This record gives sequence, C-alpha cells and structure tokens, in this order.
Amino acid sequence: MSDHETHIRVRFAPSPTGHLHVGGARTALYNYLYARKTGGKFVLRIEDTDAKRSTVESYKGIIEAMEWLGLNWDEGPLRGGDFGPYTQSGRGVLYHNEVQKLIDNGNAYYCFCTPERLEEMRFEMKEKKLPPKYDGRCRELSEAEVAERLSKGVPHIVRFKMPHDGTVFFRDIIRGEFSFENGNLDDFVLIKSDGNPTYNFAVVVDDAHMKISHVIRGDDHLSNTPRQIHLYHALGYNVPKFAHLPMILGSDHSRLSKRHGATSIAYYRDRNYLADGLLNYLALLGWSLDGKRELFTHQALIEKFSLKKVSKNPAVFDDSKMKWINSEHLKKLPLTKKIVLVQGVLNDEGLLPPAFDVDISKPVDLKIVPGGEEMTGKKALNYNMNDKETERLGTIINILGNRLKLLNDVPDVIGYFYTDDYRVDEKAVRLHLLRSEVPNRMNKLADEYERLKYFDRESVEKVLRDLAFNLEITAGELIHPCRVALTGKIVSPDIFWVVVLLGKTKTVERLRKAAKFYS
RNA sequence: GGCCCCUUAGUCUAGUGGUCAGGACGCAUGGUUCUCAGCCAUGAAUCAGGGGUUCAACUCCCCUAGGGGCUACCA
Repeated sequence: MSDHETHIRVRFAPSPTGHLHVGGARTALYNYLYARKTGGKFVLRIEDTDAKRSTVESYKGIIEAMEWLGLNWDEGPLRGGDFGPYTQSGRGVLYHNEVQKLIDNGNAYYCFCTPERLEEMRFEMKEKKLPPKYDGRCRELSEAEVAERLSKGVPHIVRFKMPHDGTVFFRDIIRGEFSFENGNLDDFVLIKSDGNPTYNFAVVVDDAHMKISHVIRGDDHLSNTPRQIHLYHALGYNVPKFAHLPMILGSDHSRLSKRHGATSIAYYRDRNYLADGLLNYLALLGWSLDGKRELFTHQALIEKFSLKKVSKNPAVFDDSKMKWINSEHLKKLPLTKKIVLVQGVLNDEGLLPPAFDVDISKPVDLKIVPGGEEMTGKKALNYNMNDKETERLGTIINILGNRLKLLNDVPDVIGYFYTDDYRVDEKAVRLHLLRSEVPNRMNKLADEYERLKYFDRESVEKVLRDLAFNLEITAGELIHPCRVALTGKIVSPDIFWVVVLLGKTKTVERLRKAAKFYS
C-alpha cells in the first residue's frame, strides 16, 4: 500500500431534508466499505445549507438510521474530529473567507440581479430555444459600482466567473474519462442572498478542507462535477478522485420518491428487518463480486468490496429479493441471538409474558429437534421469561426452522403458543373442522392425550397414529383438523412438536373447544 | 431546448471478439412430507433496434429509440 493510499478519506454528505432512503444508504454504505477496506476514514457531514428545507427531525432520523445500519463514521456529528464542525450551518465563516479569495483573485463576482429578472431572462431564452444560462449582466460591473450597491445594502449573491472557452477533463473511477465544454456551463451561484453557500460551493470547500480523497456519490452529481473542478482549481486545492454510483430507481424506473412506498431505512427497521440483511441487499444494488456469490456478512462485505466492480447501470429496488436476503441472514443467526430478537417482537406485540403456563412434563431434548441447535451460554432472561419459557421458545424457533423469513411474521406464525387470542383462519376451519365426523374425532384425540403420562413427541405421535388406525382413517385426517384446532391455521410446523410445545392442558382444551364449537 | 450518463430474462447481475450467453430472486413443474417452508431435480424467460469494423460481435465504432440526470439563490 502506497503512502497515498494510507490517507484515504471519504464522506457521506446527506442533507437533512427527509429520511435516509435506500439510495442514500447505499451511497453511505459504499463509502463506508471503501474506507474500512482501505483503512481510511469515513466522515459524516450534514449539508444543511438549505435553511428552508432542513429540519432537526431529518437530522436525527438520518443519524439514527446510520447507527442502526451499523455504518459507523469516524468523524462527524456525535463523534467530532479534527476537521469540524461537521454540519455546514456551523461553517459559515469558512465559506465567506473562501468566497472572498475568489472575489479577490477575480474568479467570482457580486450579482445584483433580482430573482424576478432571472426568471424573466430564463423565460425569454427558453422562448428563443437558447440554453437558459445566466447572461452575465453583473459580470463586468465596475469596482465602484459594486462598492456603491454594496454600501447601499442592495441584496446580492456571488457568482463564479466561468471561463467562456476551454474544456474541463476528469476521470471517474467507475466510468472513465470525461470532458465538458466550459461554454456549456454558466456563472453558477456560490453564495445565496441569505448568505448561505450553495451546494456546489459548500461541497468543494468542505471536501477540500476535510481532505476528502475520494468523492463517492450518486451519478446525479456527474453533471455538477465540472463546475466543482473549476472551483477546486480557482481555490487552489487538489482535485479529489471521483466515483459516481448508478442511481437506484423505483419499480417504474423513475427516480425513487415517496410514491414508491417503502424507501426509507426506518421503514425496514420498524418492520424488524435485519440491518445486516439490508446492508447485504443494498450492496448488491450496483455491485457484485463475481455474479455468483450474493450472501455476505457485514465483515465479508468489507473484505470483498471494490469500487472497480461497481456497475454503471441504474438498479431497480426489488422487494422480494430483499426479503430473501433478509431470510437468509435470519437463518444464519445463532439460536441465542434469534431468541432475543423473537422475544423482542413478541414483547412488542404484547405477547409476553405468555398468557398461560405450559408445563412440559419432560424437558425437550434439543438434540432430537429437526435441525435443532442447542442453546449455548446462559439463557436469555428477557421480558419476564423464565428459563423454562426461554427454552421452550428456543425449541419453538428450532421447529419453525426456515419457515421464519421475517421477524415481523413472528406474532402470526407462533402467536398461538403465547395467547388464546390468536387469529383463526376461516378457510382452514371450513376445510378441516366443519365436517360432521370431525368433532367426535377431536374429542377422542383429546381423551387419548389427557390419558397420556409422558407428553413427549414420540408418545404424542404414537397416540395419534394409533387412533387413526383404530378409526380406520389416515393420520392426515386427524392431523389436519388437529392443526386447525390448535393453531387456527392451515399451516404450521410439525404438528407433533406443536402439540408437545403447547402442552397437555392447552392441547386438550383446544381440541375440546373445537369439537364443541364446530359440532 | 442544450449538455451528460445508462441499456444482457420481470428484477439484480457475470461476461470484455470465437461461451450451449453463467448465477441469483421471482415464476412454473415434479420428488420428499401431516400442511407449509425447506431441500433436491427440472423448466419457461435475456444481449433495445439499425448500420458498420472483422473470418467472427453481447463484447469495438456510429446512428436511432428508450430510461435517467444536470441545466435553481435544492442538495
């Protein structure tokens, strides 16, 4: 690694005018990954120069979302650093010093044109099918004239004096060489009449002062880059390297907006998606390792990421793939971790502590649970659950297996283990319970279970199969109504495990209740 | 209007002049099973269009079309 590479500094610079959305998060992620991969620094800077649109709620929301995602910044709000402040509203003096430099060396000038005149001018130019550029009226104002208007307090802005001829060249890490004719660029605004810098000016000043080595951002900024390069030159700073990321589009291929529904990071956080899963999916939106491997842990992302492998084409956000990635991450979590997460969701839904005690007569041997993972370390004692309940939950999660794809499905998928007030699927009832022969069978099954001494999986299955044999029906004809009676659903994990984990008392109670209710 | 970027299945992508155009999600079918999920197997589906260059083009060049961006005292 060369000396230069040891000084890699990148930044994510959102404006606090809304929530952190998937596009911004992806940009933040790539910056973060690049910094971690290269041992550089990741800076978070808040670009709040638009006083009208910036809000503290957005600011807080962005910071919270970044933290939830685990995109830890080295310098910025809450962390500080040697190049602060990291909020542009706190850097006013700096912009004014810098713009003064530009005015002094003839690269910028005061402009007294009113917004009304500019609008008129633009309108006329459009009529004449000319590019709507600033006409440069104030560009050649004499020093005396400027001084006079200034002293009178005439509202003004500051513009960059763009050369009329020449070409600006630059190279983008992802897209290669670019050149822009200066003639197509106009005298853009540096300082607004409220004294705040514009985006194009503030980014350059801040990136230069914060010693940003690589500017990694969305390609909606590609067209701004030539203007910014002029500023770097005029200000006498080194031009950083650029990497313009393809944008993330909505399903209709238009720019992501509120119309597209689920675009905010908070939305997924609130629905109990896993941060690492989201990161994984976001990473894939515009980057791939080899087109084959798609599942990456946070750490693997850092190891494998490369700017060179970022694609040029815009990507459409696909919810179903994101769900899949999320489920894969969920699958891979160790059991103890899953228990804690599931407990959290159950608790949020008011399902903890359980509405009833379940007495499992014989402790469940996790070794015989399909794909059963044993609990390691001490049990997770959260949300008023005792050891036994925690162990039961661990077993429930084990028997659930891959059926659990989204943590948010937990209440629906296993709620019946925790309350009697669970949702009953009418279709399931119609299909399996509303039949004349069923109530009697359910009662018989309840009788058998009531008599059972050891309520373990083996016994519970034997009882049911023996009963089916005696009644001269298939096991399925008992199993399906039993499932609906116990869970209210047409689908569930292995029914015998459900019986065991629901416990003798509840199982018998629900079988009888179903028999009575649907006879 | 001007300037700029992008274009492989529905979606994300691999591909860098000669490949049966590979993978993944999703979809469909079959197998396993008490249901579902899973797992296994199988299948449908792609190089935007047109010109060149070349013995050979998804790959290089040009044009067209489509999509996106910038052109703000938004960022």
